[in-house]
Amino acid sequence: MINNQFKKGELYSFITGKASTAIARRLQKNFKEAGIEITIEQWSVLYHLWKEDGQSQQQLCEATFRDKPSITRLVDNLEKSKLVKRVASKNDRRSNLIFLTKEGKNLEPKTMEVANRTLNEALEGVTNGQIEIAKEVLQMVYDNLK
Amino acid sequence: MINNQFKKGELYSFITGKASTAIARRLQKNFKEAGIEITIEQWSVLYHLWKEDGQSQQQLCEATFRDKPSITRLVDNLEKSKLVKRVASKNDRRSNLIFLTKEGKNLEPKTMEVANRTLNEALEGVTNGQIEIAKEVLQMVYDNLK
DNA sequence: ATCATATAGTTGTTTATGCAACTATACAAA
DNA sequence: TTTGTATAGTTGCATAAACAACTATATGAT
Repeated sequence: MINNQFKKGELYSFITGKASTAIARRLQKNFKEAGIEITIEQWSVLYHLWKEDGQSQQQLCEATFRDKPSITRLVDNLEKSKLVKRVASKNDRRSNLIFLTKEGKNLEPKTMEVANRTLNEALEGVTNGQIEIAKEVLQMVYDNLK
Repeated sequence: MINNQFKKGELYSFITGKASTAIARRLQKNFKEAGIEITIEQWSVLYHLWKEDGQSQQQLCEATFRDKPSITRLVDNLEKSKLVKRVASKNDRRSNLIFLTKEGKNLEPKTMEVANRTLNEALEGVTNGQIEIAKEVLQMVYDNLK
């Protein structure tokens, strides 16, 4: 049992994820400055499609840790922006497969460069050892709760 | 300069804050199960008012790391729920001071108990040493970007 | 083959965020 | 006093999340 290790204020900060909010805002700002016209949430979908194109919405739910309505609407907006398109699956007619358009594919290198750069800004002055432990803790939290 | 310490997938997870999303969802679920009818975002405002009542909206912006429109609307909703009330400042007529109602004050013990319990669920199996380092890293990220 | 159940995705509603534009008040310099 | 500027807060708009209710298709048991 863990007790009282969080002083007031620290509990708040840990629960509300001020650090990840700060990263998201900076990433959005850096996208904008680089002329990349997507939201962070849309980026999170594209990120997984760049790794593997043609995933179903359900797969994208699991990959991005979002629910089905969220993915429906993110895909709606990505389709409006002509970055992806829905293709009905031939094996399972309930299922949509999401494919990147040419434009969606073209976005990858610039966007990933900005994401990597943003993370470097975020982690300025943090040692590799500290980062490893932070990653472990965040993974354990995620596994405890997901 | 920090390079390549994030393998694919880990970068995504770090940037998108899956751990803090998981904490927020669990906290919301625990509030609901305890019959506490507020959102996490409303909790984040109440949390700071419990520490110091009668703060201005501007102070709440800084405390909660939210912008002014967000606080305007969170206070709107907290007022609708009769948990706080706006009082025009006598010193500065531009400024609203936000005070807890009796009902808002009554909510504190139960709500903080749930928040602490949720954090314990999240950190099950994580050592105090790991937690200290994770807190340091998150604080450094926040300071680098805020 | 039929029926119950599970799975994939959509839609509606409420709450919240981010950004820009706006009003009102305060304050400081001329 | 007037004028310019900064600060506190609000409003409008687009995007997104959480939850419940819904449709359509698939699958497994009988």
